[in-house]
Amino acid sequence: MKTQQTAEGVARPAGRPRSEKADRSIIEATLELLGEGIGVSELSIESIAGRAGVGKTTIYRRWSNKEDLVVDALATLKPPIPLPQGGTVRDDLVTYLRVIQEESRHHRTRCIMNIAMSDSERHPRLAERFRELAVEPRRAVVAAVLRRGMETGELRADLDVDMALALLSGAMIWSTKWSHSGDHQADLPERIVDEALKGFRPRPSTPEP
Amino acid sequence: MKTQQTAEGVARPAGRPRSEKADRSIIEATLELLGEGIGVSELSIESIAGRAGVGKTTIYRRWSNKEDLVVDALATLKPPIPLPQGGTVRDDLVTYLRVIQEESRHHRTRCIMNIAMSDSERHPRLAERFRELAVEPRRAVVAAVLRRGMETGELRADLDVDMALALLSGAMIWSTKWSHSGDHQADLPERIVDEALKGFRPRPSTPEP
Amino acid sequence: MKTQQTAEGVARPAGRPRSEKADRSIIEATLELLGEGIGVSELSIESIAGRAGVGKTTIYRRWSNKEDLVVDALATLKPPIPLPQGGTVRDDLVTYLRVIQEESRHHRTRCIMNIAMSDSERHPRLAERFRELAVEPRRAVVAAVLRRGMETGELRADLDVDMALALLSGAMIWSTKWSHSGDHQADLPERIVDEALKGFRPRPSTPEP
Amino acid sequence: MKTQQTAEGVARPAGRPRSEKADRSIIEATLELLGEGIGVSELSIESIAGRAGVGKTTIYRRWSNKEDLVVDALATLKPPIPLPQGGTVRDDLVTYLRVIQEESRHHRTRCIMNIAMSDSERHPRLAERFRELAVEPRRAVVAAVLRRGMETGELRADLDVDMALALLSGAMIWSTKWSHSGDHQADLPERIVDEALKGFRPRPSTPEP
DNA sequence: CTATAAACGAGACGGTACGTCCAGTCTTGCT
DNA sequence: AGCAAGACTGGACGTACCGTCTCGTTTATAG
Repeated sequence: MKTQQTAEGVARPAGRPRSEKADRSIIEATLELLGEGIGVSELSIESIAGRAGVGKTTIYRRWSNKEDLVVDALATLKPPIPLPQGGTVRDDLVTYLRVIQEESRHHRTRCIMNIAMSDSERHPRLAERFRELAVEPRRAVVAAVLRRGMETGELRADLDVDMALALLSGAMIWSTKWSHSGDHQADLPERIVDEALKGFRPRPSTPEP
Repeated sequence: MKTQQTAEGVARPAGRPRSEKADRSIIEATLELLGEGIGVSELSIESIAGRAGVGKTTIYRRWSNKEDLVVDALATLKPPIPLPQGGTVRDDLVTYLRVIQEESRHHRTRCIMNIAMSDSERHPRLAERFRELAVEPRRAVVAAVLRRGMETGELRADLDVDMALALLSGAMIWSTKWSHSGDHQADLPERIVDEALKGFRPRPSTPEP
Repeated sequence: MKTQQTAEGVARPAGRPRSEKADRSIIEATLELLGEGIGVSELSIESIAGRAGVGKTTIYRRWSNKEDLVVDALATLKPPIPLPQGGTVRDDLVTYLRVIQEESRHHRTRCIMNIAMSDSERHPRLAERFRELAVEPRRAVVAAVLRRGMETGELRADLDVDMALALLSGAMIWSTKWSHSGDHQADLPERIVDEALKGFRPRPSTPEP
Repeated sequence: MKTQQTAEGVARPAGRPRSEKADRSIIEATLELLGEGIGVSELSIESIAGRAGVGKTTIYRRWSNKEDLVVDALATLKPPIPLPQGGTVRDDLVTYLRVIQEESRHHRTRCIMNIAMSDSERHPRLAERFRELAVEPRRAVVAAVLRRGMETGELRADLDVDMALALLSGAMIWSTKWSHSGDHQADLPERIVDEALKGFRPRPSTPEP
């Protein structure tokens, strides 16, 4: 007989149950090291075990490889700043971009960005997990904002929501990564949103509303 | 006496000159391995030396670390498709994005993208080098296209060139990386350019020119 | 109250009594593994527990260390061939040595010899136990044979019994271990006994009785 | 081309030659640890490497297993006291046994005895090496003494030399290991030799020569 | 008929050592 | 002086057991 029956009627495996404390300290150590700038490839199980005050076995018992561990560690990071919304579409978009910008400036969140941006071909599970955790929720929020704008007439009725999102987010990331000056540009979100809203083409001589 | 005098009168160091063959085979081996999906972190000097048929010392003599070697290896890869230009601004932009898209679909070029996208905090020299090699030349070319459009009136006269470039390139990369469907979307460049050209806001009832 | 009263009037501790079945299967598993050529140092508690179908705790509850367990396991092995006696002293001594020789040729008994011969400084309890179990009983038997010979005049009246025993047993073990040819020498016991009986010195020209 | 030619015309393998210093410090560390009472089974490569200030690889490069290393370590220990000889046969034999006795009382030499006595089935190479190093040389020396005695008439002309050696050496080791009192018996060598010389049988009433 | 109490199997715990692999350095004799 | 070869120290890998520690279950007597 390999399982036991608890009072609640929930079967559970024989033997000493796995320690939640160990779980937590392993995840925490992983995030700490990641946050200190250690990359996924440089991250060593041994250092995690040491930092967590845990035997290597305890890690290997739970995760068969480093990626799975990192994935689970990321999963514990909730989207830290859910988008506040309610203003004009422009304001909401600017706020959204500012959140991205801030995330890439603060410690732990930047490390996550780095992981996410890291070679997704070698760490496919990781990339997939990151999409679920970080990309999709935001996409949903911004898509809602954009659709609201389309209904109110603030935005074109035939706007391609996915494309708009790609333009905004992509421009933000690209600028942060590749703009001439590596230094912080406080008004970047506004500039991106305004440029995207206007489009590239000249408007016929019609005053903006 | 540490230098010798060649017939051409050019001073050069004493002793056996460095073998150009070794140089080439090291670079070639590096690119091969990178092209096989090995990442910068996983790339081992030992494997390069083995592949190149060269002693490890010979590599360390030339480059003090792996990054510098990868940088130089990348430098030998010329921008493979210089942007053909001359059509309408829209066509040129679509062509530009298509080049990016193609690069991320073919072997060797995709590996470079991956390197470029890789954690630029841990490999700062690499990122910098990539900017010089791949980003800046393209930025220059597209900037020229955009400025031409501004002169001809095809684009707004007050267009923010850097921002436009960020919007286009960023959207392309973002879509490739994070769009729902991982599969190829042939019309992505057109859709991005058109959406960016139009802007998000509705136009007053004015027929497009 | 911590003890219980059995019908036989023997006090015994409260709670579930220790399982004799577990006792037996642990000892049996230990002897099996030892008999398979596993040495004391290589013998792992985990493998014993596995073989015995028992938790490690059940072993550690009974024996605080591996040595104590091996000692108890050895204790269950009775001296397998008590010396048959009754012939001439020479015959009895030859028979005794033949028993030693046979023991070092058969499976389970050889493994015990090996254990006994193993580094007795690191396993002192084990060596002590082995003396009690295996050495002393035999010494007693052979001492009786020798004393009988001294009484009947077959042996010198001033023979040093301990020394004689050391000479005979020591020579047997030494020969088995270090003789030129590792192969079996069927007449070894006879040769040892005869040589020991005669002594090294030449006899004056007196015919043997 | 895998070898190089030295001035002396001796071919030698390409690459950096193995460090003799490392060789020596590994052997020395091994003997130190063994001398501290660590047994062959308990001896860990890691501790040897640490003590020797050497990487584990450097050990594994030279010896594929622990036994081979211990064998080579033992090989560096010369027979510490070559038998002095020249007195009567009895005196020489007593001296020989005293050397054995002393060796089992002093530090480094006792550890060698222990190794030699250790389970020779699990460490067969080790036992074989010990025979070559320690057993055979002594056998030769004592055999010479015995043969001298046979020529001078001090010993029986038909003495079985191997058997005599087994009786003497075996009795010494047996007594040291299994005699009642573990304590030192200073006159053990004399007692053994005298008992062996006399033989067990009573002599006819003939005065000793 | 319960309560108490210890032993039971299972297996997770923090560790140590294993033998392998590679990093980056050093040391040969040859070119 | 550069070169290929290969040994050097060092450190992480993933595995096997160590001896200890929970778990829920089982098996006894004591009340």
